[in-house]
Amino acid sequence: MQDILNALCDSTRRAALAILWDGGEHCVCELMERLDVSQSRMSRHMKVLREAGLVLDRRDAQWVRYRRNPDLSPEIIDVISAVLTAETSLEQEMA
Amino acid sequence: MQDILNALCDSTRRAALAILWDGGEHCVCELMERLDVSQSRMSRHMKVLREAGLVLDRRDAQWVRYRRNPDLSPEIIDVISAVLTAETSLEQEMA
DNA sequence: CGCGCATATGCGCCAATGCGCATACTCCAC
DNA sequence: GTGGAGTATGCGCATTGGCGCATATGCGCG
Repeated sequence: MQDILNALCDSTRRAALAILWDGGEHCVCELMERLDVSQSRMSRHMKVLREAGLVLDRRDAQWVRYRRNPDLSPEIIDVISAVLTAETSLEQEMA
Repeated sequence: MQDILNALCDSTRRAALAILWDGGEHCVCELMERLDVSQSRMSRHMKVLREAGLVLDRRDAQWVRYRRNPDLSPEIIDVISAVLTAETSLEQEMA
């Protein structure tokens, strides 16, 4: 629980999680480009998400493909979804 | 959003929030006793929750009564509730 | 006013975290 | 095996956050 909340405390990690949350696979190079983050930063952020158990990774040739962990408990899924939903809807209120 | 997640990152603050979440009023001295935290620590934790907008405080003679902020947006309420629910149910799985 | 209870805050210390930079590692193509 | 693309990690630095301790502030009472 603590690990999960720590993982959610960083906006870059939340943005990465939002991208992965649709269930697709995405490599580090794609995430670092879309989120405008340096390579080492992106790698470390993904490590935090991985060690929190939120995402899984898979070697595919040169790439490492990250994806949402499909085996999360419903309670955890609720937390992540609530956070991602809150962030997107509160952003739109600003606009 | 960032402030809210930071506030949720500490287990003492989550425990305090869980106590306040029923809607009742609780003074600092009660919280520090129930959570076994020093007075200065408790006061500072409550300040974080207050500045994140999650709780309100009210002077009542010598005491300061804290209570849940009733004007939170539904999205934020979802986040808090999901976190508190997840924490309690994952605790019970351990037992 | 002076005292005591409840709470807040300034300060210094230590641990944890984020960051950039350089480098190591892995895998594929040639 | 050499090279290059993609990814991970060691290191040093600056920032942040938690903590205890002491002290200040607010409040009611006598």
